[in-house]
Amino acid sequence: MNDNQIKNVERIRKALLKWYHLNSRKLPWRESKKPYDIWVSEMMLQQTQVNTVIPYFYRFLEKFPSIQSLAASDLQPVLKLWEGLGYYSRARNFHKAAKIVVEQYGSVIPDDRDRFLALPGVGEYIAAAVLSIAFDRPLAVVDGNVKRVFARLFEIDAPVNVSASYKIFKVFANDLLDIDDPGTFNQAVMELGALVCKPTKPDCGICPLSKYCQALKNEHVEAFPGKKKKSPVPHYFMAVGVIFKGDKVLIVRRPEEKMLGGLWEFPGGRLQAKEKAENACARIIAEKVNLNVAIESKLTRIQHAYTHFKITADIFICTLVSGRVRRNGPTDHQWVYLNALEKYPFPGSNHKFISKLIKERAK
DNA sequence: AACTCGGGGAC
DNA sequence: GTCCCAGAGTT
Repeated sequence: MNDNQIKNVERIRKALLKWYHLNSRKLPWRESKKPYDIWVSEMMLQQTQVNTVIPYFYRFLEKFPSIQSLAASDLQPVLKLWEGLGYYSRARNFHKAAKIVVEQYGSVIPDDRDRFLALPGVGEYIAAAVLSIAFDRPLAVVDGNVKRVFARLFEIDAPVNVSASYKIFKVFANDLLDIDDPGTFNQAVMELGALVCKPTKPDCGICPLSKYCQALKNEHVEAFPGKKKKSPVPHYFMAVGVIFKGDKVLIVRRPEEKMLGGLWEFPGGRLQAKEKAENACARIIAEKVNLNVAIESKLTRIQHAYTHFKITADIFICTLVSGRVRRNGPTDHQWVYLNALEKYPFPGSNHKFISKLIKERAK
């Protein structure tokens, strides 16, 4: 920062905090100062918008109101509460961290940076957020909002989606941080980014920092922050089988350490080159669960987008011809009635056809 | 430093 | 359709 910017620091702080006190949203986790509650909210909020998190936050705290209750649970109920929220490693890591806090720290969440940061699922952002909000520690958060606000305010041209840029934004965040009330300051910057200094069509007309904003002064606010372009994602075709044995269907559990780890799904996989989906379905089921099945009909086709690829999947109704389940890949399996499916956590892609499956079968 | 990991809201 | 979201862990 140059001298002029340093001179403005105190005025920027004051204007931001005043705006925050008048305009901040009333959010459920702002009603609490319990470290556990704050931690739950921050785990859910990473890469996830506020309005998406709110109902999950209420349900999670109702079922697991304390770190002891979370640590005492099996993983499956935790994943069930996380179902649909995505990035399931957050739930797995939080569950692991809760066990560590209970077993190693007497159920008291550590309030120093090094020990808290060492817990699974806790990175620099979560550590700064929880410790500043719950324990008033002077640690500045650097998230997507913070990078966008400061990139515009000071015309920082480091691309926000490149890891090396992090430490550049961190310097600005720490210089601006209000050490008398770091938790409120951190939330104020993020709130400004969410409500005013938005990615597109920022409301500079009502921004409390407009007169300090370098990018606005130079009339190119939306040119900031800079971003590195990402390559397009591949598109895969898949086949999935709903295998009936009487009135029960086969579901399998995914390995915990991988994508969608610990969740349940109907067995499926990718088509080989020029392979027909029906043939792929039978082949994949033979490979993964060692069953010989007959394809009865096509239930539906679904599209789904993940972060790094997209899929088109054909879902087939199958009947068991012969064989007993021998798993090659899945870590567990169950034959279940359709009305029991709701007890298991499934990925979003499976929910795109489960409702249709239940509806068709009820006819 | 780049890649992996979800799902949905806003446009 | 695209972009982005109160990011962390792995390689």
